[in-house]
Amino acid sequence: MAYWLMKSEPDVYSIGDLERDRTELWDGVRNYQARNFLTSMALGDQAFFYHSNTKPPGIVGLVEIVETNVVDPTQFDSTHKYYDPKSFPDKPRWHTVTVGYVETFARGITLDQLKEAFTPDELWVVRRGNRLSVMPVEDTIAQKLLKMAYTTE
DNA sequence: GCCAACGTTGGC
DNA sequence: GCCAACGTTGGC
Repeated sequence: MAYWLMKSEPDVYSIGDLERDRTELWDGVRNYQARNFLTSMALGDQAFFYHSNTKPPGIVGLVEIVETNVVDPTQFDSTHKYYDPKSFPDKPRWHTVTVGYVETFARGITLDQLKEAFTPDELWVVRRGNRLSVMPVEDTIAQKLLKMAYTTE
């Protein structure tokens, strides 16, 4: 089982929204590197849910991959924000996954804490200028993150 | 194929 | 709201 980190702006879609919805199609990723990570996800993989563009940014919960290799339907919808006129149903460009809610951490891990605990090579989200919205997390790093999340002060 | 212009992300 | 970082686009 592999671990990942997936970013979302809470104003757009938060861990609370996922808790309510239980599962959600992770649509709208339009970056090839992020897409490649999405397509290499397997059923049962888990991902740290990261709130970006908020105060404070950081990891807020855990999700799991419940459906893999889903064609992102928004790419064909000309009225949609994520419409891609260069993508066609017989040869879609954008595949993604469906995520399922696992838990919201009682105490989130802020970006400041992540920067204290990990180097940019260990955890890409602490890299300066990093804009990738989906990234892998090494198992040893994931275990440390889980330990941090479950440690109440 | 280069690279300037442009748009977006996301921390601060 | 600002702006650095960086991916994409399009003219040449």
